[in-house]
Amino acid sequence: MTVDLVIFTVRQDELQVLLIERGNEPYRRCAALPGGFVRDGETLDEAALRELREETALDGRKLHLEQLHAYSDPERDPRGRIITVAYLALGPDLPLPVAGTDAAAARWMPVSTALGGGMPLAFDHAAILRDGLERARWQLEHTTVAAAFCPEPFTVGDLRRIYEAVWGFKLDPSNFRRKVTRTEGFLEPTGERRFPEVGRPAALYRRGVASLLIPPLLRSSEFPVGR
Amino acid sequence: MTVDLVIFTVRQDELQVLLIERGNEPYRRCAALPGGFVRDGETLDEAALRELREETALDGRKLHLEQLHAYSDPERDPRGRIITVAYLALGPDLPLPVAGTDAAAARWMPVSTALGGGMPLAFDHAAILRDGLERARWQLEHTTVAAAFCPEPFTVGDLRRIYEAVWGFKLDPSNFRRKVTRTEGFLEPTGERRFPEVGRPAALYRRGVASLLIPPLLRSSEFPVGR
DNA sequence: ACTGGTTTAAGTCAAGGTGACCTTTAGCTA
DNA sequence: TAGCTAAAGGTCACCTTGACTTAAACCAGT
Repeated sequence: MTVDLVIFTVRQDELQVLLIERGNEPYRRCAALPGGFVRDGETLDEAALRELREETALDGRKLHLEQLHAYSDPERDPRGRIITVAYLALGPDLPLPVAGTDAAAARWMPVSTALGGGMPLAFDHAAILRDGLERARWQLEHTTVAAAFCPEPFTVGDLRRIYEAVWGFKLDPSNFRRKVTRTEGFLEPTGERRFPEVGRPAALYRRGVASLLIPPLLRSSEFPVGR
Repeated sequence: MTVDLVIFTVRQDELQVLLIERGNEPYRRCAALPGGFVRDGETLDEAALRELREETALDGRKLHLEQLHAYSDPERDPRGRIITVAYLALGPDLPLPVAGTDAAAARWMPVSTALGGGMPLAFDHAAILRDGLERARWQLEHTTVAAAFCPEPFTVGDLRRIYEAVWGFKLDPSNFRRKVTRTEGFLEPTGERRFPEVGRPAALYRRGVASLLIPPLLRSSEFPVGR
C-alpha cells in the first residue's frame, strides 16, 4: 500500500509537476511521482503529508491536498500487487531543497514535457498524472483552488495567469476580473498595491473564504480545441 | 484491503440505499454497506463488481459505478488496520434476490432513515454514506448520470422525479423540461409515448451520449435550505 | 357529450450574466 | 511630453434563467 503525489505548481507561466529521480529498483534513475509506503497506524492523508515532507521538503500546510484516486492494476508494479492512492497537491512556486538532502532528486518539470513521451514515467505514473491534470482543470473551473497556486498577496492578473497556464489558453482580462471580483468570498482585498516594472499598479488580494464557484468560471460548452 | 459499495436507487420517489445485515463479527446483525475483501490479482473495480454480484445479485453492467474515496483511519475497523475503497453505484429500482441466497440480507432503505441515527451503521459506513450522498448530488448537477436511475425508456417527468428525490426539493416542471431537452445528447427520443393512469401521455426517451451538463442544471447560488 | 381533473408540453417576459470589445487610469521610460 | 504597458472600468447585443401562464392530451364521472 503506497501513496503517490501529483504536486502541481505554476512557474514561468507554465503548469509544472514535481518529479523525483528514483534511486532504487525498479525503474531506477527513472522519473516518478514522489510517494512511498504507508506505515502502520498512519492514515493515507498522514502518509501523503509525510512523503511530501520527506521527499520534497515542501510544507504541506501551505498546499491544497486532496485524494485523487486509487490505482490497483495487479501489473502496475513489477514487485507485485501494490495498490496506491494518489493525491493531488496544488501550491505556489515554492523553493525546492538544495542538494544533499533526501529530496535532492526532486525537480519541477512542465506537465507538457512530462506527458510528452520523451521520458517515460515509472509505473503507471503517466496515467496518474493525466488524471491529476484533469482533476486540477475541473477544480479550477468549479472551485476557488486556483488561489492556492498564488503566493499571498496576489493580484487579479496573477490569478488569471494561473488559469491560463493550467487551461492552456488566454482569458479576457476584463471579463475575468469582473467574474472573480464579483464572486463573493473569492478575493479579499488587502488595500495594498503592487508596483510592477511596467504598467499600472495592481490591487493586492488574499484568498477569501469561498470554496465553490457558482456558477462555474466558464459557461461555454467546451474548452477551445487543442488545449 | 476491502471495497464497500454505496448503492443508490430511487423507489417510491425517495432516494434509497442498499444495506445488508452483517452475519459475522464485528458488528454482527448490524446494518452495513455491502462490501468485502479484495482478492489477489483483482483490481478494485473488479472486486466492487464481484461484491455487487455476490452480495446483492445486481447486474453491475446496468449500473453506473465509480470510485468514491479511500478510508484509512486505523481505528475504523476493530479487527485492525483495514483500508477500504468506497464505490458509488447508481441504478434503477432493480429487484433484489429472494431469500435463500447469499444476498438475502440485502434491503433497500431510505437514505434519510439510514442517516437518521435510529439504527447506527457498522464501522464508518455512515460517513461513507454521507460522502456518497454528497457525490451523488454533485453528479446530478454536473453530469447526466441521473438517467442511470431510470429504467429505459423513461419520460422527462421520471427524470425530474429522480432529481427531486436526490435533492429533496421540487423543481419547476416546465423549466426542467426546457433545460434537459435543450441539452444536446442528454435525451434521445424514441418516438414512443407512455399512457399513464391519468394525465397527458408523455414522450419516451433513452439515455443520450452526453455525460457532462454544461452549464450545470441549477445556476442558483445555493440549494434551498434544509434539504 | 360535456365537465373537471391531471399531467405533459409550450409560450411569455423581466432580470441578470456572458463574451466581445472599447475607454480610461496609473505608473514607468525614452 | 509622448509613448508604452497593464490594470481597471464601461458598453452592448445576446442568451439563459426563474417565475409564471397557456394550451394540449388523456381519463373519469355524470
